[in-house]
Amino acid sequence: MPELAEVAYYCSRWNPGCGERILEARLNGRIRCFRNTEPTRLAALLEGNRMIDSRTHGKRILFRFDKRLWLSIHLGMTGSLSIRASKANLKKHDHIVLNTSIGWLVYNDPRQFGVIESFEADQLPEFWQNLPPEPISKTFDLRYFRRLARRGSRKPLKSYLLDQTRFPGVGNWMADEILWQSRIRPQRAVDSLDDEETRKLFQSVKRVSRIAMERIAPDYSDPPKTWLFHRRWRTGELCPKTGDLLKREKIGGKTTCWSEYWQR
DNA sequence: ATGCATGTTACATG
DNA sequence: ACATGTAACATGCA
Repeated sequence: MPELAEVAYYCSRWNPGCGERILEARLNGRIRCFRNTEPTRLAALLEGNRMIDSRTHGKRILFRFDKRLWLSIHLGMTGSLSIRASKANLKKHDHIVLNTSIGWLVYNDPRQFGVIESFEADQLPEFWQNLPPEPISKTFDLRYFRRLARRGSRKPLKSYLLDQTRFPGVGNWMADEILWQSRIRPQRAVDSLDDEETRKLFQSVKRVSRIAMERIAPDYSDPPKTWLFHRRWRTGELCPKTGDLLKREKIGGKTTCWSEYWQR
């Protein structure tokens, strides 16, 4: 599920744990999520450590602990963060469970496509030191956007928008929303856009990211009712603008939804 | 039962 | 080497 704003939402769900000491850490080390980190060692490092800070960038989350420890989480397809009141509430796929005085911080992930990594250092882990601008940031302006587009790519815009080095945080539904709002078909290539289309695409990237953050990040509210978002999940739904049947097809391996007459 | 899922990447192909 | 496409990962749901 998690794209830009959902990731920010889940990150914030652990906020009450900020400043808390980890009394006990239970990590399910047999799952795929621990691809690059040794879970036994991480559990030992977490215990007695205090969470002091959290941040997100695109789809990544980073928690800082006070004794040379960083915990990095990518939620994959089905990862989520929450706090459970007691261990009686623990569920089957709760793979990380951190006991604190305010409750159990939980990472849950049924499909285990998420990635958990830890870093033992005083300074920021390398990935976080030189980040590309997020679409919501001020430095992500039209000039920057044009520069991204100039590195010509002939792959469909749908796939282009999912490139996390260019559009950190943009996922499948956001890409469809951005293209629908800019009235451009997902099959088009960056190369084929004229100046006006480039500007419209830029504006939609900014707008969809900003409004998603405003609506979803604080409490997981739905995006505006007028958005494609509410119509793109199953076949048979109609375009909110034209009333025509929406198209659904795989592009670049991802299910894509668009409105044939609305988008050119 | 079958097909599909909001993410990423290793591998295949041209 | 480069650019793009596909299969695979593990589980749950319609």
